[in-house]
Amino acid sequence: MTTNRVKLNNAGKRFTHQRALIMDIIRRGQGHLDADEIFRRAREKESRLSLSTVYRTLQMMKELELVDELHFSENHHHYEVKPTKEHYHLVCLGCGRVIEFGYPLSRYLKKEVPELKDFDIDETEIRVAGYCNLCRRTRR
Amino acid sequence: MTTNRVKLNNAGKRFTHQRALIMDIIRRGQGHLDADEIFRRAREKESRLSLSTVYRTLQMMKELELVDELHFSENHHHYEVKPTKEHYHLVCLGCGRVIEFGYPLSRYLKKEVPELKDFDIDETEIRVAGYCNLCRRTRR
DNA sequence: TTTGATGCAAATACTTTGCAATGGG
DNA sequence: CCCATTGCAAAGTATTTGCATCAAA
Repeated sequence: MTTNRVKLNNAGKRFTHQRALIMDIIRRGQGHLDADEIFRRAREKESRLSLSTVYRTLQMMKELELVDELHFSENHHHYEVKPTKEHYHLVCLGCGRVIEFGYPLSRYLKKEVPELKDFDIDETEIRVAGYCNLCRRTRR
Repeated sequence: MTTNRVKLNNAGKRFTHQRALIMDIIRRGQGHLDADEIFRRAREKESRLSLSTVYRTLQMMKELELVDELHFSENHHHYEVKPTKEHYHLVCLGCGRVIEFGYPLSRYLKKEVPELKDFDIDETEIRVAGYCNLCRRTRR
């Protein structure tokens, strides 16, 4: 809320009500909304808001590191407010549910994997796909 | 080569020269080509080959598990022949280079992460983004 | 010969951009 | 007031689909 306003202002950006609305939707969305879904939800409140504003806001929030863009096996992305702790995703190929799990992995990787020794890690994305315990029974 | 022919035939698919060519390009591409690049390379040999054939072939190869589709931070995907051993990707945000590393992680995750206990893992994708040792010096 | 695969063109999905109008600081 | 931001429409990029023709088995 107010912290976002400060972050934007510090970056010479304005805290418009469109931006406030979009951020709020992403926050409530528990991190699993795509651009179009964010747009549809925003329109319920602000019927004149445009899809370009959604895309432009997402772009900006990525740059300011306020949100993360997640890359699932689709032709579009999903967004979530940047979490403070490390967390990753489990995608069920049966029902599409996304289960989030927190686990401190990047320190482990850095230590274990030789290729990572000389690498300055910015972010780690892990996506485990498979079938959840509900779907595995009814599979196929 | 011949093994692919057998796999296709078993699935009731035909081993066309377009498919052979596309598979060959993906194999040579060391796993870091997108659909359009595959198309451009294929056209050098088969000038009448169409982009839809590339997409249709990629789709089919994914289903037959002959290739993997990789999801980087872009609006399109990259493809590689399905590796037999576990391996993951390091993407340099400076030069765009993709460094591949092999590491047996899924057994470890399965054991360590409670959310994975009840989950039937199909595939694990890890993407570590950051700066390689060449780029980290000249960064910004 | 049969039917799955291809090329082409057109359709769809997702994202970005130009520009005049608007509104936050 | 100024200039970043917006809405709208149009363009750009990525992918899919319908259909007549072609070719693998």
